[in-house]
Amino acid sequence: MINAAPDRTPLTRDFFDRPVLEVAPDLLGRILVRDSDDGPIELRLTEVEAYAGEADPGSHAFRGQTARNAVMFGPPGHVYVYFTYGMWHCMNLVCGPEGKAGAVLLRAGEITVGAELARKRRLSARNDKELAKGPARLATALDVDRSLDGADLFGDGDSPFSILTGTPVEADQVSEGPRTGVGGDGSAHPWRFWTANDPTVSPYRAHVPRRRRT
DNA sequence: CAGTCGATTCACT
DNA sequence: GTGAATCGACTGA
Repeated sequence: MINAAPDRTPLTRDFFDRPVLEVAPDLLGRILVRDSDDGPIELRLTEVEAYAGEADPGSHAFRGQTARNAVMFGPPGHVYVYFTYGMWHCMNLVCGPEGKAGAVLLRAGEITVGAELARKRRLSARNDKELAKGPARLATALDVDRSLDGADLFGDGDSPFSILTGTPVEADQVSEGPRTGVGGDGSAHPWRFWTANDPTVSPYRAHVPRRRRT
């Protein structure tokens, strides 16, 4: 079948109640819906990264639970938002059984609904493919900040987010490699997943330790 | 309690 | 390709 309409059936919480490495590639092609007073935005996911809890040196959960990362330790299907570099937010979906602290960073996607609204929030984007090309750009396009930390994808009206089945990417179209910007032991595993040849996927960058300011 | 640095992006050379 | 921006969380003393 060619150009079949995406399946708009909502996923269920069970989808996220699996090991994060199983969920992450399965998210490619799914549709994240972000509702707001300004209107809806829909994003077809094209790039994600898995963060595997307290055993993963690249994860915020590596050193245990804190006020910031508490949502990661909660039930699956919730949104974990963190603030970084003094100016950006990034958005994750919590996976795995409660207590396991797994999460998938949403790194990039294609805006399929609400591009006009996203353009107003992403004035530096040179074209629509850049609207959500990168995790902080994605969060900016969707107007996501720490006030949405902990939001439930299955909150039925209480929540600005939901997620639809979409058109999942075929297994042979799922590419994988090391995570972007993650250094040290955290770069050992190919835990970044993206849709092959998709123009909205962000470029890979190796981790660069910041030099000291004088 | 001061020092360090980040799951990044943008402007500029 | 390089460096600045910018601030909160975390670390270790």
